[in-house]
Amino acid sequence: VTQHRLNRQTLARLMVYRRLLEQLRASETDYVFSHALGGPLGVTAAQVRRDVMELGYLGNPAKGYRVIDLLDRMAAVLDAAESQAAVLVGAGRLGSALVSYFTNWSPKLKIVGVFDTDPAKIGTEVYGHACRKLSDLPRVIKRNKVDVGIIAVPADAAAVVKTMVDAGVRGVLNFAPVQLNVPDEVYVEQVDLTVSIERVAYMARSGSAAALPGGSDPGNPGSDDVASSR
Amino acid sequence: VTQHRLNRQTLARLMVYRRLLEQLRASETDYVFSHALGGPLGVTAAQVRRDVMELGYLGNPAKGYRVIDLLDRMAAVLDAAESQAAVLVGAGRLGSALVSYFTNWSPKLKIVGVFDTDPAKIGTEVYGHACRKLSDLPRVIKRNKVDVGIIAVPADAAAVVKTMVDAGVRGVLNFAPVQLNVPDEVYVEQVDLTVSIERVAYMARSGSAAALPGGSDPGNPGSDDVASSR
DNA sequence: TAGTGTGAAGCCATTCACAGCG
DNA sequence: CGCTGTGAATGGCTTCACACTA
Repeated sequence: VTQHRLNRQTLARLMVYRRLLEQLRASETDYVFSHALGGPLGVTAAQVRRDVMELGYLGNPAKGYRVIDLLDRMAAVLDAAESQAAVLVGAGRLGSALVSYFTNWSPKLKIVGVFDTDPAKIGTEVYGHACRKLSDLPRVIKRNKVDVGIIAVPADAAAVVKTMVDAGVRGVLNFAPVQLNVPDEVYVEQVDLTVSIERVAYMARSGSAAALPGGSDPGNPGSDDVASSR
Repeated sequence: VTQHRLNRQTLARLMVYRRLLEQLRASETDYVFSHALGGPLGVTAAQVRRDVMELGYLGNPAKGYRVIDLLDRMAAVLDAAESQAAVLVGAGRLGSALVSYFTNWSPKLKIVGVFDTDPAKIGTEVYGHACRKLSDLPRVIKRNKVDVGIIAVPADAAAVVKTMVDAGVRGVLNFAPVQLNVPDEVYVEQVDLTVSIERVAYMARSGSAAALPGGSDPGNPGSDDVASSR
């Protein structure tokens, strides 16, 4: 609806700001200055101002940003008008943990189906969701108008993404360490734990510096972050 | 040792190339061209050449890159001379899944300790590792010369990072959705599942484009990616 | 003739710096 | 006076382009 076309990293930072803003609201703080908002998150004040500007919200030079108004604006821009539905494929260790992690995480995103190919898992309960067989996937996606898919299967099974996309999924969170081949209009966010751990191991030897959320970069490369070391 | 000081995204891409190279080696392919290496991964040929150049490896205009030689060079630059040790704090659902994910993942990185504060968990087995109490953490880190720490606890418990760093950890993989405060020489790789899922949900509505691994950006913001949509 | 190696150009995200305002 | 809003400058990664080579 309100298509602001924010880029990956701005988006990630805004979400991080929001977490802090919610704490501020809970502690009844009315206003924040850009440096107070960015500092604890490892973001410069200039960056915060630029990001808020992208949001289309205006602060007050004397008082800073009004917490509740900024939160409202973020909700309007970042959140879906109605709740979105998601499906998760792969009820292994990681998949199950993700189901429990995302279930009830936010009322804005609901997992409506958990799938696996393993006959031993089908029919069992995974943190409140019945594990179903893969052949039900297209039907569940269409019936619930699912537009988010989570892939938590081994690399050699990541081809399920095609089934998802054909059935209508527009965004995929992929934990399988492979490049997914999807049409340009489908967004893929890769979370590659293999790369992450190897990178930490490498950096623990060589250098310093830090990073934040897990995203990617311009156009397609990888992911991006939000804050720094400090 | 061989400090090439590669940046986050180059590093991520190299690791992704390596996976493909290993498949090529398995299928007894001797040489690859830059476009054949990058194409399936959503990376341009120019980018591949640039990255390989950073590695200090030279290809052959007629045949491309020799698979085994490039893999050797990568091992020399990316891998630790000896195996590195890691500890994981937080034996909840996500933490346990990570233990099983990383155990035996690579001989180059071994989890030598799993910790939690929950008395009910202490003493139990977590995929082959005994869960210990937090007070043992410094001793285990020092004794095993651990330099990688994995944090899989709720945000309000992420302060354990200080204990890790004080005991000698130089790199941290943080799954807690908060900014860690660490000295500049300690590297933090943030994997923020909250941001990732929210970003997918947002993009599933708005745009397209894709991303790869999960890292951060220049200096400190967040994370970066490796490949694109396609 | 096709592919590598690489200086130079291009592109963006971040940072600077300063006008404007309360 | 300090902070916001923002055009302009910076800086770094990516892409272009082309000399070079087999």
